[in-house]
Amino acid sequence: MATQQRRERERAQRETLIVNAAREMAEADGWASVTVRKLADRIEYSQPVLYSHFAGRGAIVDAVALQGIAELTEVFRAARAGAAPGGELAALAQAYLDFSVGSPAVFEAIFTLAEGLPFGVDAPEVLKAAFAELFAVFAPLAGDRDPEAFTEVGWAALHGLAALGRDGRLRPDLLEQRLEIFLGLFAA
Amino acid sequence: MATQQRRERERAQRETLIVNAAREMAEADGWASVTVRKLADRIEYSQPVLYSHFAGRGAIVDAVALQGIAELTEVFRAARAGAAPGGELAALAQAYLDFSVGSPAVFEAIFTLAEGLPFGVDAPEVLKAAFAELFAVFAPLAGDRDPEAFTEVGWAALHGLAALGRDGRLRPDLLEQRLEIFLGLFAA
DNA sequence: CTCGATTGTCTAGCACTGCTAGAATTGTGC
DNA sequence: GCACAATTCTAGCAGTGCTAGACAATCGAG
Repeated sequence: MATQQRRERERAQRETLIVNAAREMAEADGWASVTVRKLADRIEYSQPVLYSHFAGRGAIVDAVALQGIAELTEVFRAARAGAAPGGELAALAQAYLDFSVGSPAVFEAIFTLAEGLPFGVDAPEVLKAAFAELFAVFAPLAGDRDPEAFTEVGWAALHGLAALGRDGRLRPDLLEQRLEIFLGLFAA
Repeated sequence: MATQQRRERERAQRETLIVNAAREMAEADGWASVTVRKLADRIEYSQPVLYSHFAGRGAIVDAVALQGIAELTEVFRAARAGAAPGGELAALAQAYLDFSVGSPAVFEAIFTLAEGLPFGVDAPEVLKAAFAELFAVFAPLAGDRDPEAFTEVGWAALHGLAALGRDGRLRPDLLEQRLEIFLGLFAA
């Protein structure tokens, strides 16, 4: 009876243990070094245990991505809350770029590794929440343009700056000027 | 004497054969299915031959990326050349997006797989040429902003639209509105 | 034309990967 | 205490990137 509940609780606990371990390993040595064997060693269980929680390695990456999206949403919320009136976009942009360099492995999991995450109509709630945060910042600046499409363009620009900047494809010394130009384009 | 030259010619020929095969396989079934064994089978040589041309699998991906960048540059040039006065940016944007959906594997090789390509001061010539094409379109629109930084922001926005759109993270039905907004932001 | 030497290529294998069937162990309810 | 059920582990498969050493083909010298 009650043992059943304890079991499920322990299972859930172990699941987050796996996700956290995967994340830490990826952040430390890159996703390529996150192998099922090392992960199993790290949590001190054998490999099949991992497969009783996740369909495969990819599903673990997806779980890290999902957790990362939730975290990103919170980061957005905090940035928006802590910004001076009119400074929301700047705060959001800074938060996005900070996240991309502060947690590169999670960023990679979300935007280039995750494959099993549904993104269309039936996207997970946490994903819609993240977009809602972006929308809250961009929509007021849309003017007579479609607020949703405007948000997507803003997101794309921000994401491009983060993604290209992250792997050294943009001149580091122009970072501030890029940000200024970005703000000028979208906040005007 | 002359045989030496013939040898080198044949070697170069075989090298492009490898790169083309890798590209075709990636475009057909994704990069994950491009294994050294299958690649060797395809070109009808044994695996070690591949390693006499490239340092490893990653170097082959890089070669495809480099070839793709050269191609992308040509696409940019053609778009700019064929555009009506004032329509250069729209043509460039369309070309970029078309390339990302028309050759997704090459796009992936360039922007998420390539690891050995130097990007900073000593970037390969073909890479600088690609950026020069972008610069030629964006710089005239920079106004009093730094043309280089402005180009980078424009590129980032374009790249974000392509990258996020490519894996279904943007609403397909808003594609045209996004493009219009993008053009309005940068061409104004 | 013949014969070593050099160059090129291949066979076979290593260490590793994700993943899984079946044995062994643990804990549960009677 | 015991049969049963759930859980975990051992051992192994097929496939990966990569490489040492055997083999074959080509070349230059006599």
